[in-house]
Amino acid sequence: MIEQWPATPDEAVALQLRMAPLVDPHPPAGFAPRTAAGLDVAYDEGSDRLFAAVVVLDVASLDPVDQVVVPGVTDFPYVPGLFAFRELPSLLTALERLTVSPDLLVCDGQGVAHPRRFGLASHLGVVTGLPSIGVAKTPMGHYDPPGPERGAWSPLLDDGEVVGRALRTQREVKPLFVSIGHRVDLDTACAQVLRLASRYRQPETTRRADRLCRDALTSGA
DNA sequence: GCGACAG
DNA sequence: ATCTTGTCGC
Repeated sequence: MIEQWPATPDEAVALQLRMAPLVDPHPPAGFAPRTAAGLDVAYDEGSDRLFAAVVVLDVASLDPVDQVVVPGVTDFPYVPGLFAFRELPSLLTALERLTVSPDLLVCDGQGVAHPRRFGLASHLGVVTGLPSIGVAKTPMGHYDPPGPERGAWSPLLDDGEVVGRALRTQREVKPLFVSIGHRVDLDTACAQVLRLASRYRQPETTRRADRLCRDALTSGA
């Protein structure tokens, strides 16, 4: 469906190496997202079935303007570094069914803070052409703890490069790991995450999407 | 060779 | 990701 979908981990790695150069680290001129989409997947343990959800929020009010949840399956096993190949197909299906095109994708996982600089957020961004950012709960890289205040951050390093930031979204709460996905810069990415994570550790986009696919799994599977 | 390793 | 009880705090 998408360009030659990989059948093996080796092919998946090769695809990432070919696509990584397509990441655009610059935001569109005058970029000021009015809507942001949260994406997440919930798995049915023991089977390969899942539900993928996308929720679009108005950035100013945090009110939902559209949402989609679809059932799906996954071929790939979970392999660190190849996580995107588990969720990408189903997430793309959900995105296609939106009635609005979000200005920004907020993904559950890494963007360029990845061994080959091409995590889920970058992959989704490049394939859709939409600006995207990665927000992970666990880092792929090293960092020194940022200060305790909301908004404090420290660089996330991998192989001697700054690939993202450890960003504290709530006082005294474990930081999130933000990296650019596609067509955004790191400052903008962090500013958006802080705006969306006004009350909890995770951005409201992620929380909404998480609830949507989890509820679908609980009731309809 | 061994450890690390998003969800 | 998912399995789980109690517990601390506003």
